[in-house]
Amino acid sequence: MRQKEKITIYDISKKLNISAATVSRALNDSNRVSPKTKELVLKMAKELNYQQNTLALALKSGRTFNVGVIVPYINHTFFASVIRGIEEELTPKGYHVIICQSHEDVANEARQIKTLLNTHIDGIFISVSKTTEDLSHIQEIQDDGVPLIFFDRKKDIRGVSSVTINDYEGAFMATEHLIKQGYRNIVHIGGDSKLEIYKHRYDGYIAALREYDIAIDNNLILEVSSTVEAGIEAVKELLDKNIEFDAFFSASDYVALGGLRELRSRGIKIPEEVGVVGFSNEPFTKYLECPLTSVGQTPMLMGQIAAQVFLEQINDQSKSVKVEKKVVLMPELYERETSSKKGVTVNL
Amino acid sequence: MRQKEKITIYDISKKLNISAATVSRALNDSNRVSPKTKELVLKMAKELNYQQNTLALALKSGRTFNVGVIVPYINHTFFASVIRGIEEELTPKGYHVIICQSHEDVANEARQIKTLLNTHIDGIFISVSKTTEDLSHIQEIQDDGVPLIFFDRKKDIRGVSSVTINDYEGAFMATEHLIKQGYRNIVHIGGDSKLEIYKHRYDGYIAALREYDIAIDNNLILEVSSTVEAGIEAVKELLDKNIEFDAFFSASDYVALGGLRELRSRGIKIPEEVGVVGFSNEPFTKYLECPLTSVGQTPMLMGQIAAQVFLEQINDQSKSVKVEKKVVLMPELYERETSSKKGVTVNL
DNA sequence: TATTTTTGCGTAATCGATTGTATAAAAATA
DNA sequence: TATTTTTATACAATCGATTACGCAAAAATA
Repeated sequence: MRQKEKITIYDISKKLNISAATVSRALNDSNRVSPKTKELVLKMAKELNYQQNTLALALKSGRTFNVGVIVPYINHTFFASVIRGIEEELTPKGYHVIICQSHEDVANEARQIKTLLNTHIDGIFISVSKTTEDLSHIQEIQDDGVPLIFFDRKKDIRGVSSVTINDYEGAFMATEHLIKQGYRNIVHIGGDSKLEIYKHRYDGYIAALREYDIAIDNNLILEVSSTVEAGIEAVKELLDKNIEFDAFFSASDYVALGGLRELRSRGIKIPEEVGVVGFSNEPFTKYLECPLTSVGQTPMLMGQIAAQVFLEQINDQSKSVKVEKKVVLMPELYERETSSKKGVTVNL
Repeated sequence: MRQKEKITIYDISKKLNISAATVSRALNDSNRVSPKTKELVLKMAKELNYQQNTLALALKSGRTFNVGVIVPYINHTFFASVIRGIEEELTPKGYHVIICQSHEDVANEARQIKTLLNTHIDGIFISVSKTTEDLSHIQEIQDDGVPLIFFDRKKDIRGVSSVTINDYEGAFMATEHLIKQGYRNIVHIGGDSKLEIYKHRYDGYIAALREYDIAIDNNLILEVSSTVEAGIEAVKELLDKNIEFDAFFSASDYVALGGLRELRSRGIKIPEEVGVVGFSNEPFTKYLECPLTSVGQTPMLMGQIAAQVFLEQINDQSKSVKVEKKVVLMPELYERETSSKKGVTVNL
């Protein structure tokens, strides 16, 4: 029950003894209204504190100036930063960002999409959940003709744009860095290879080993979910099985954190005995007692570019041209203490 | 440009040769429609895959089934969890949650509120920013007659409900715990006392010292912003000024983390030489090499209760009864290693 | 001055769903 | 059978803004 009843264009039109159509035209700065009338309307609008009713506008125009962003978790700094990037780009253009979480569950993801479509958003940005295999809910976005943009975690769908980082290069850099530091038995703790990103990180790791003629040992390759607990378990398993290794490259900072914890609890020295590199450059990496080397993904930039691609798409859409844009960003390696073998100089 | 043009009640009415009004009534299960017609309509609606246009409904009814949540940062686990709590309670009732960030900036906060009100949400949940002193933007929510609920960080406004935790008790528990562990020169690193929560935490700290007859030393009381960097600076200052202390209770986990870092970099042993307790129980606290004792705030529960209060308010509103509900939750102390003075048994 | 063009504004339809009122048909009652 | 009541449905207004179309007055042109 709104108390201050809202002012409409009819209120303005009555006050000025003109039609609502003219008021609407005046407010939209149409050239079919005399400057004098325009001025009167604008003045009255200000006086009555007129606010355009976005619902009525949306109903008429079909545009809500709302966009939806779906991420697995909002409290992962990576995703939070991408969202910030999108916001920064879109807010000045009058858009509002509706943030949704899938909690890595495809059913949630589908539900969120349904609600978003039902709310008539103007576009959807999505980083798919790990459990997303069936794509019918994503197909629905397409069917509805709603602009869709993947970021970071994408699926290959014809005609859909995406902004990702070069995970292959990131992993290659990380692994190469460990090699150059003198580590040789390098473990890779990857994520669910059903997700492209983890597949690419795995590929980058393999490529780096090949490049430096290091044999690939399947005992050193693990696939776990991206949690601290999984990291603890993974390293526990390696140690319990007496598998020899002197470094690990994890596809997740959280897993790396778990791994570090387990190593430390067994008294294993980092980076002297085991070197560690993570992925994502979460803020906590630099605040650890022994700061974690990690691959950074420029998430803000990813968000900004995703937003730009969306805006282009909106325009092209009205021209009924279909563009599919695939932007791939370069990651950066942040070298910290977990990988700097002290006193060791390596020439390759 | 939606491709699959949307089915409306008019499409259904045409197909069945009945009026749109009847279709609407049938879909809303009105008893003014014969069971036979109802069945026909429902069948046809399913067949055509009819989806109610929420915009039209919202325009007519004035209800959007959207609520807004404004937090300083979405990537603080505390706020992310509150949001999750709100979602869990409201999603089953058909509501959609629009998440906004103020980034601790009152200007952003005001802008977000403006957009939310303009989007005709059904209610606003807010945890105010640190820089919020002037309340005119919040007053606007009131003026518009939109249900408003504060959580965690509230302002005292007549007629506005809130869900908070007992920060006083939390701080008291934390300080008492340090005292019982045998620490005596306990520093308090608080946050901006313009925010109630930090004021209350300060009060709790003072009360605990009084309770145990420990003199209050203003040199041991600092006020800083809630960042890791500020924590580093604060402890640096204490040490550089040669101020003697054997523990600190921080009103923020991030500040505590910074403090820990600085202590460690100077070779000061934790918890033997200095004990530390933080506030918020952020997940990283338990993954530190030396896990951080912290006060937990049951954020999920806070969100759920806030949502319940909102739902009650919606109902009461239609009965035009004004209720102001102030819910205060009890915090819990999570004792970890940064405060367990080993080998010391204290009897008080 | 007569005709054409331009300008400014009003009328009414539209977006999709809801709902008060009217009305015809069916059922119940006298 | 005549009258009243009930039931099922249609009509039309409404929410607030936009816009195609039309018309009159003013301006430009012949």
